Amino acid sequence: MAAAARVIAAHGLGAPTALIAEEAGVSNGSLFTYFDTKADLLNQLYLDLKAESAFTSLKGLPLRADLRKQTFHMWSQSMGWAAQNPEKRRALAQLNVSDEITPTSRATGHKTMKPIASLLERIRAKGPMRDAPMGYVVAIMNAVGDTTADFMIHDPSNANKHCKMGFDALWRMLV
Amino acid sequence: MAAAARVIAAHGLGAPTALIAEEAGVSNGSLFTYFDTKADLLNQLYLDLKAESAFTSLKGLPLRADLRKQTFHMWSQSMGWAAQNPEKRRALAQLNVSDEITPTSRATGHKTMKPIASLLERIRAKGPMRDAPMGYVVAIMNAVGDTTADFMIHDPSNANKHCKMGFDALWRMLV
Amino acid sequence: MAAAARVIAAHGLGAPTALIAEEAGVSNGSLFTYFDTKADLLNQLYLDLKAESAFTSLKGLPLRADLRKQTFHMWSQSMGWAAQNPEKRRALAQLNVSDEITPTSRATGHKTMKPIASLLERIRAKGPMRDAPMGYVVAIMNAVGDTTADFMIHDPSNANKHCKMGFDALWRMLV
Amino acid sequence: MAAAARVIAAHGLGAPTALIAEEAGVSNGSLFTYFDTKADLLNQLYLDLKAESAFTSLKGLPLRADLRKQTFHMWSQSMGWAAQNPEKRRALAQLNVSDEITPTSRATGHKTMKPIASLLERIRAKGPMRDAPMGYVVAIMNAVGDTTADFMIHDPSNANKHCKMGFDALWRMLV
DNA sequence: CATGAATGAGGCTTCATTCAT
DNA sequence: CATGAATGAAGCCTCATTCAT
Repeated sequence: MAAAARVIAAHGLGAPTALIAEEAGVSNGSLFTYFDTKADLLNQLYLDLKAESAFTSLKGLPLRADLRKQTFHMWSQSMGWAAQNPEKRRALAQLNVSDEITPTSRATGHKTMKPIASLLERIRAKGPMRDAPMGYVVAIMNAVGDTTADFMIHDPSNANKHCKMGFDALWRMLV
Repeated sequence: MAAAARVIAAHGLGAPTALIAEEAGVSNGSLFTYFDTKADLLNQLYLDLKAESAFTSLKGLPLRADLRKQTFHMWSQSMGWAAQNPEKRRALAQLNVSDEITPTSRATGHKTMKPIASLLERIRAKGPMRDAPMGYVVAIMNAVGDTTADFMIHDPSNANKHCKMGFDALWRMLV
Repeated sequence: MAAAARVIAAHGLGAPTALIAEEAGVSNGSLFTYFDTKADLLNQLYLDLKAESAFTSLKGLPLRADLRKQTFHMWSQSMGWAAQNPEKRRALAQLNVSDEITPTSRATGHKTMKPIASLLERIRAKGPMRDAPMGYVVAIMNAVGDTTADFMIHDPSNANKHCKMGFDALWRMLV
Repeated sequence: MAAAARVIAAHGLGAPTALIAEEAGVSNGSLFTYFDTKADLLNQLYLDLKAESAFTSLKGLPLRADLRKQTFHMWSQSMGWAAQNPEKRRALAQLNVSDEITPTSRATGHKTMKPIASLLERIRAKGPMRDAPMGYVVAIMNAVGDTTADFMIHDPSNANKHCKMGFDALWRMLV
């Protein structure tokens, strides 16, 4: 799974399964005892990464703090994960736009992010985006997050600054 | 070119050249009298779409109006183009993240968007993002734009509402 | 025809007809108003070059001189042609081993060399190779000639020396 | 490898890899698990055949006999190999003039023939060709050898006679 | 369960040849 | 007769997947 992330980050979704197997240190044949299909592998990887990202984002969430603090915590965690796992992030970015990912996986992936969505929901409800569909707000947050992560990875020495900057921009949008 | 956009929108960047040729109503081999390579075709398509999108965005720009009005005009035009050319938009979105696009094409593409960047620059300089790198601001705008366009296409009856909503969100970020 | 020789010398028999046309300064389509087929072009080129080579070899043959002198004249002329027309020679070498050349062409080509063969015949008849088939003697001469020409072209400053050396070797074989 | 020799002998270097695979009794794709490239296959075949030919030529060389006897042994062995492996010989002949064969392969191939060259060297040094470059002498021997082999294969009933005849001719050239 | 050779469908690209202008 | 765009068959090569060991 980790090998797959690395290989996909480096070679894109078209990466040969043989390469993934090699990176994982198993034979190409063995790959298919774990995954029926390349698409299957991709879907599982998608779910894994989505879950890992979501889990990290929520770790240590200060449930009693105000919304801004909670959101900032979530945002920082998320950006931190992305910055420290550039390959996983890159792989996830590719998977997000792939049409190999089934609607089912997509749905499960979204479910994983439920807590984040709930947090966002409470913010949206009383802010200027109260009339926007929830999906839109989530999508915007993801888009801004992706962009921010890109810049953090690209310019690691200013990672923290970028992280803060991204959050402030997001917050201005939301409240 | 238009056929390529349609096919890529429907089948992704991995679409067989044969399919593109068929959609264009020419033979498989003929494609390669126009483009040396599939990558070449992709690069030209990228530049074409980028140019068309940028051109449309700037058409009729009210140069004397205030920044907000100019930006809104640009935004509406851009969203309108996306909404009315969903296939081109989808194709361009795929090309934007493809690694078949050469750095040269990428650079040319960015040059095409110079006027838009300039407009944004004047806004950024005196707003809360004055310390953010210009590239970041542009990237954010694109990200929010892409997301908004997705929703407009997905829910055409509320396209205008989405368009306005996206702009307002963007504007809150910028000023 | 000359263009074909140049292109084939440079790119081998697999050279695209389009390249030959371009080198000849005509359109690719025009080529096929002169030659029905690529194979046809190749056959005509083969005959042309064979004829030119044979003609040059025999030009100014001192019919009254002794056999050695006549043979040396022929040999020098032949080597001189090869050395001064390396592209034609190279093209002819390729054509000689091509299976695009029809038996008919092959036969005609041999006929062109009849006078040379006759000369050789008179030498063979009374020398140590009197029991060898004529075709063998001709083939040997061609083989030695090709090898010699290669060295002359490869090392032009010693062309004359090579020419003489080759002839002497041939002569030792024949008499 | 043997299949490749057969197919190339019959169809030339342009033979489809599919044909070679079929002749070898494996699938089209399997060929490329053994050879990265058609050119790679060709180079390996060249080296194989060159080595086999050289090895056969030197097998049982009577090191204590005089030079003439040694050379005749080598010559007979070589001609025998050619006569008994007409397909391999034909394939090797094609490969010898192909530009798919890399300089590296070419060099390795020549190294294989070193012992033969040494033998020839000792003969050349004191004969009439003492001033000729060694490469030229080797090339001549190959040329005469090829021609002789052709006749042996073409007229098998007189193979031995041709073999002897060719050697005598060669020997007259050398001493 | 692991292996890795074998498979063959399918993709990109080339090129001799045709034909409307 | 010249042109050059169009054609499509054919070639090389890749790769997801299978299966005997």
